Amino acid sequence: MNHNSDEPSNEKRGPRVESRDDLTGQPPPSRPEYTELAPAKADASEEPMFEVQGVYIISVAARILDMHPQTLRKYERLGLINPGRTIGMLRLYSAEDIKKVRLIRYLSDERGLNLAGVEFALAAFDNMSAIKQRIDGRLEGIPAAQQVVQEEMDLLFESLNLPMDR
Amino acid sequence: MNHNSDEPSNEKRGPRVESRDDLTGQPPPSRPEYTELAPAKADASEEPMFEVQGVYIISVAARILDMHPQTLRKYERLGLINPGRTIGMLRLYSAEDIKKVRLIRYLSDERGLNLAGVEFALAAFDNMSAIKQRIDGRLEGIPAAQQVVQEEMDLLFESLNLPMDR
DNA sequence: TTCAACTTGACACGCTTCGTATCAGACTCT
DNA sequence: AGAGTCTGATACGAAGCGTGTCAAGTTGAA
Repeated sequence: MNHNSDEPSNEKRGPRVESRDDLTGQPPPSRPEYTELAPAKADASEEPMFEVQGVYIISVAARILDMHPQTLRKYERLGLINPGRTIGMLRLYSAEDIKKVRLIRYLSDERGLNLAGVEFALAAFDNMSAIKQRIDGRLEGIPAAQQVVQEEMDLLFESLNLPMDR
Repeated sequence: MNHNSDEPSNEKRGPRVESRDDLTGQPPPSRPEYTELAPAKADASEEPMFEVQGVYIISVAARILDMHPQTLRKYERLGLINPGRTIGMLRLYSAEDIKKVRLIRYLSDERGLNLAGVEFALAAFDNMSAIKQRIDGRLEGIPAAQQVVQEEMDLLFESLNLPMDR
């Protein structure tokens, strides 16, 4: 009694594909860039242009994270994550995506934030990172000042108590 | 049928008292410093040492904010606000406290954060303010760098989209 | 070409959180 | 004297969250 099983059941090495990490925040509607299936097992007739780390379809990602696939879909619908897609629109989770989901889960489970709070926290974190970069760039000729900002911004990140490892 | 009315019912100018704004984050347990009652209506026999802006007891603060007194008590119990006290332990809400509650309400009602998220956001905001000050201090002799940091940090605050007016 | 696994969209369930409300018993302060 | 506040407890409806399920269609490895 579960003919369309969402549940992960058998191992399946995810097809490696698609660049990711543009962070333009555009919504789901179709972003096919480049796709190729048949990953590590095949006779590797052509080398990938870029080293592609792990990329997983949703069932594998869910099992790696020990989370329900529907939860991952909900996170994406809310704009919290933005996994890549095959040309056929299958979700592809990179190592970066996996890390981000773990951060979301930490904020939610350990810190008790709801998803609106997670959204706020992620945005704040991204903005802090961006501003830090901008300042560093504008302070190009003043290494002493760069040093100060570097140190203090690191302090700021630490003050958030986020697990950046994982 | 409401003999211990929490509900605000009659006007009462709050007694002016107590410094506030230490921000040491110490929990409620007794912090009696100086108290004096009978505020504006009396014949003002002695001048206050410092100009004291509005300070309100909980029923008045609740009416100003159009919120339930129990909600304000809950915010305090969770460490979100830290109103002053009379020697008799009555809560005293300063204009700063009122503003902070309005910020909490905005994050909660408009942005949808739960109180754990509000706590995170307030802490992040405070840390950002503190770091900004620290950087400015350490960049004392380099006004050009101070300028850059000032601008970029302001950008960072703006990116949070918090209503700093009110 | 087969068929398990995926897609979107919808609905519902227990559980938890939040704001509010109420009660009791003690204390504060006009 | 007495209205108002204090702490602490309990309870309620509404909403959010993770999960689960269904339907109908699509994808992609073998």
